[in-house]
Amino acid sequence: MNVFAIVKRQVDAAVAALIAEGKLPSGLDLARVAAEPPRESAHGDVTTNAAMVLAKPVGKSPRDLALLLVDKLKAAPDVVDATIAGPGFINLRLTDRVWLDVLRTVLGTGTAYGNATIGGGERINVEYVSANPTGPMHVGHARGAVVGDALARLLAKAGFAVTKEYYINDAGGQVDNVARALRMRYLQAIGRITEADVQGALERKEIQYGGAYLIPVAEALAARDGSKWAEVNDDAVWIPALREFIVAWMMKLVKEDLAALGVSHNIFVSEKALVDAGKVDAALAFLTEAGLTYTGILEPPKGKTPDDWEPRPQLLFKATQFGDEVDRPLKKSDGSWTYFAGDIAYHKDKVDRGFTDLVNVWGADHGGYVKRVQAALKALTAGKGQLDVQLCQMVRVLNNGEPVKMSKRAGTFVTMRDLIDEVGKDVVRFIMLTRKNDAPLDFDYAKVMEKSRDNPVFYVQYAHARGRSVFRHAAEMFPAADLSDKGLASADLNLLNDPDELAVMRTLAAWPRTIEGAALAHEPHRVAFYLSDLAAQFHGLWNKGNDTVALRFLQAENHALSLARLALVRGVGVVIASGLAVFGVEPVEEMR
RNA sequence: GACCCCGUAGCUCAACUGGAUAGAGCAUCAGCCUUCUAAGCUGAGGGUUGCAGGUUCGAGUCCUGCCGGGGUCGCCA
Repeated sequence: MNVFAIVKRQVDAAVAALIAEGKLPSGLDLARVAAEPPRESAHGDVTTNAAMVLAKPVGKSPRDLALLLVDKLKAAPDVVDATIAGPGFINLRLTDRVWLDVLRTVLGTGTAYGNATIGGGERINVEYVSANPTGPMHVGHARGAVVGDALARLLAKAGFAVTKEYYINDAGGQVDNVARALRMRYLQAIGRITEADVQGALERKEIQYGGAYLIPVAEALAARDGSKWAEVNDDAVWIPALREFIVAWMMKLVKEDLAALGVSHNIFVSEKALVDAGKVDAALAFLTEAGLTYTGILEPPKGKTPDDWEPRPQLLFKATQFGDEVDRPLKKSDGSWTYFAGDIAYHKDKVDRGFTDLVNVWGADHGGYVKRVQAALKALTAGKGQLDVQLCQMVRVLNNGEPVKMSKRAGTFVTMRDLIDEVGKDVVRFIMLTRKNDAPLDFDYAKVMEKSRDNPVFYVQYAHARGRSVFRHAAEMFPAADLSDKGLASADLNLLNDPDELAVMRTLAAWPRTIEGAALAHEPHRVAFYLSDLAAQFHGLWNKGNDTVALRFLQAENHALSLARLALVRGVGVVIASGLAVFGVEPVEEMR
């Protein structure tokens, strides 16, 4: 039940009736007609822009058209009043019964309340994390993981058939580099070289990865294979072997870290598997057949020519035909594929698996890469495929305002594990969703654990816990009462006539459209703001009870009123739980 | 030099994809309070939405140009 969707249909019906009466021309486009909560609650319960949007196509002034519509809308079910305001808004007031019905619906549907059908069961692919298997995941990955996972849950709640996907970059030069670094640590593990040798190699940039996290990997390799790799000097032999070892190890760690964060993917796609299966060649052949590749020489970037720049002919993709700035290279000068070539094959693979609606969650440092992948997808799907890229900005980790730079484990950056160990997965998840992903985020260990109004995790969880507390008291006060959702739904809700109580129900009524809006915009953070609003309203009711005994939820001498208010308390709890479920956060029963 | 993101109250951020008088919290100021779970409550002040144009019934939101901050820029992924 979505009150605003129902009103929208009533508005559409009013327009249709006027058309049938010959007062309006037929064939009007109602797509831009909206039924929304007004910004000011004093303006009514629902507002529609119909008169303003349709004024021009029907050739009437907004006010004249509004007069016609108001006439019809006043007769619509549950409409108490319809008035014209401002430049042509039509404000509707609905009967209280509508809001009581909303509450009954919440109690009847539980946390499934808010589930929407706008997705229509359409398949959508959300790819996120996709961290290189070269080291432990850091805070940036944590943000991407949480944003992607919450977005996937949000889309599922909105009725999409979601596939959560992770792309393993296990084929490029970086995994070879980490294999080289592993060999150094391995030689150290079997006593051939010292720590100083490893550090020296790092300083001379002979290896790029040297973190202590490689030591246990090297020891495990030594335990399995003894000293055999010390004797093998043919790169073509030992690199693939060590690479395979480190990738398997790191992916195991990645999956463990993600599990600790409550994140799980449906499918992991290996870049190397795509390469080995010939899919890069096939994808590029596809583009070449379509006449979209050529060999050419790129201009150096203006204003910043690399020192070692020299013009070279390269195989290029005609990205400019699809909105990119320049054509993009597919082959390196040594003849091997670029990362982009592999990514084209990967996105073609997604398309071949039946996806046309794609979302990728990336770090903001990949922003310059968005257009070319979108261009490639258009080329691969004749324009049918849609790729939305959500870029996550930096996370600054702080403790009481002081930057936290060093990880306990990795030494150079704060790892995902550090975060989880410090504050717990639910706090990490919630806080990561309190900003839109393209805005930088401060993550302050002290602040996110603070028990205060300022801390949205605490504030929302506390509202839920307070609600549960009321129920524990209620069970003692009314031992014989049926406090189940079903029992509460049959309480006499007409007793809920306090304006603040009705205001809470209006907020509950806005939950389904919050889900729809957030899902369509791919913006899970909106749920966090909704939950904070709902929690604030609930705490407001609570505080009024502190001041005025008659406004407390539980009235020992008034069974019926207590049950009605318990229904409302429960309704708030259900919607908070429904929202936290989108975030993958557990609602708490009590706070101690 | 080019491209992408950001710029809203002293601070941290909203604003439901173009709607009405731009909203919260913190901080400040003025009162109140000791609890159905304590981690408080009520009210007040605070704005040329970086600047300048444009589009239209209507712009924080869309377009153009500046200013400021961040990111990226063939053979990394």
